[in-house]
Amino acid sequence: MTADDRPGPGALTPPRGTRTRAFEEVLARIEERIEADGLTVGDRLPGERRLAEELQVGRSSIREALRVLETLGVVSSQAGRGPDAGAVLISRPGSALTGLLRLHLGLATLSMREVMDTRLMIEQWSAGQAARSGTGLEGMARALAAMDGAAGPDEFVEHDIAFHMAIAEASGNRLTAAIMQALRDVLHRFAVDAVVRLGDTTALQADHRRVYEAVREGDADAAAAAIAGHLDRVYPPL
Amino acid sequence: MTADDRPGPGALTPPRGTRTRAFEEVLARIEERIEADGLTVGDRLPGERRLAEELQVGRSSIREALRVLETLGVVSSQAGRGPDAGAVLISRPGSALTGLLRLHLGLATLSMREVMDTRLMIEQWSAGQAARSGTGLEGMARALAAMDGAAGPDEFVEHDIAFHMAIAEASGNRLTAAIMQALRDVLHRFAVDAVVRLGDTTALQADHRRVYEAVREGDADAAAAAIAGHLDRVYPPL
DNA sequence: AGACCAAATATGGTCAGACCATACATCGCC
DNA sequence: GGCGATGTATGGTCTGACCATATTTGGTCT
Repeated sequence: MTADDRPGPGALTPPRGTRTRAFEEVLARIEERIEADGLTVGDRLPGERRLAEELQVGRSSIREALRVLETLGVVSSQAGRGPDAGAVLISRPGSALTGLLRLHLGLATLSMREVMDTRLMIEQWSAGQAARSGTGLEGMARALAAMDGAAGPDEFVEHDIAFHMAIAEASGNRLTAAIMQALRDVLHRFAVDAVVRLGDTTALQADHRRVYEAVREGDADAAAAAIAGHLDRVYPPL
Repeated sequence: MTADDRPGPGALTPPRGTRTRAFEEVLARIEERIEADGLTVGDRLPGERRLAEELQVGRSSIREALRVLETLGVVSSQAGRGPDAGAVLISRPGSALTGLLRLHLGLATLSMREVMDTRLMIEQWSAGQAARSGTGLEGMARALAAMDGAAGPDEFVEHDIAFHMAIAEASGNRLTAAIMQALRDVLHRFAVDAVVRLGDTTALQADHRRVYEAVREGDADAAAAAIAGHLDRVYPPL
């Protein structure tokens, strides 16, 4: 019993039973720094070599920590030199969520049904919020027009996403909007297939217009019902 | 801006500039392998040195990819030897979401209000699902009893979390349950402070029992209303 | 003076190799 | 057969080197 020199538990989210790794310590320190210095989107972190020296760890540990932050959509790294180079703080929670969903779907620890149900929940709620606040109508109308002029399924779906994202953003909640974006990203292929299968988009557009009108008239219940009907039409097997 | 929908190798975080880094290629290959071999939770990935040789990249690139997968809650690395060693596939989406929320709150790109509203949305929806299916009552009852016997605010909140998670899990949707868990993790300190501030937990327990009764009677609307009232009592400033 | 091109430089990206810490596997002694 | 010493495979970490890229700098030509 000579090896009793375990460093105490310090990290914010200590892994179960594992010793605190260097990159986790780095993560905690960077998080402290963000909090303490009040850093926000657009600010830069010191370079990797500089951080390694300051925190007394190898550069590889710094890089692993930055990779985590990049995965979580909080930093973006750019090589080169100048004001735009280095690790810049960003805010892109959506891409992180997209990866999360895709991987868990791949592992079969999440089903398409669950994804679709979540989408229905968020979209109904968002539409209700939009109906009450009366926001987002402009973006929805623009997307509606673009869908009318779409050349093919891919283009139609592109603007369809814009329509539904306009609803999500009209809720004024960046978290639900980010989750919605991830859900749509994951469902993208599904959406294209659905449009191709239906062949005709007039029914879809009628659904969209029903949603739009309900939001415009401030009728949250009607908006929720219209969305439920729409999703049921597009994804009947689920 | 959002039309950068280039599938490519299926990278998780699209590089801001151009080139795909080695670890992103590794990520894509591991993802392919999971899909192709039908790997699921519990299965192991090859060792880091082995993967490096197979994919013709340095070990550090392998490690960065594994760090990403670990961040997303799909692998867990363990040193040593034997069946439990190496990178094992897991499914822990909640912890990934917790980190995501905490960092974005730190960056002020997300507000407590948005977090609370999202929680209200999910919890109302989950309670509705639970009321319709009649599941989760046992876990809720157990948590209720435990809260009655709680010694202090910390212990009370611990079982309070169990109560609300029982609702979230009763929905049968692992995605909303995972999001709910992350939201609760982030709100933990808030919850303890609220209990301390209120001083008395009888009102909270009355709320909980109202929710429980509504779910037991299959009244989704009453359950949603009870939850709204409860959250409004606990977090009035939001 | 201005425009333009070449070298210097700072930054992330990558690799190879070495070493440590850990925990199971194996073998040999009792 | 039991049990401890040794072997070994695995992740964790550091160092140092080199590559790729983009800005900065400075010199040259017009």
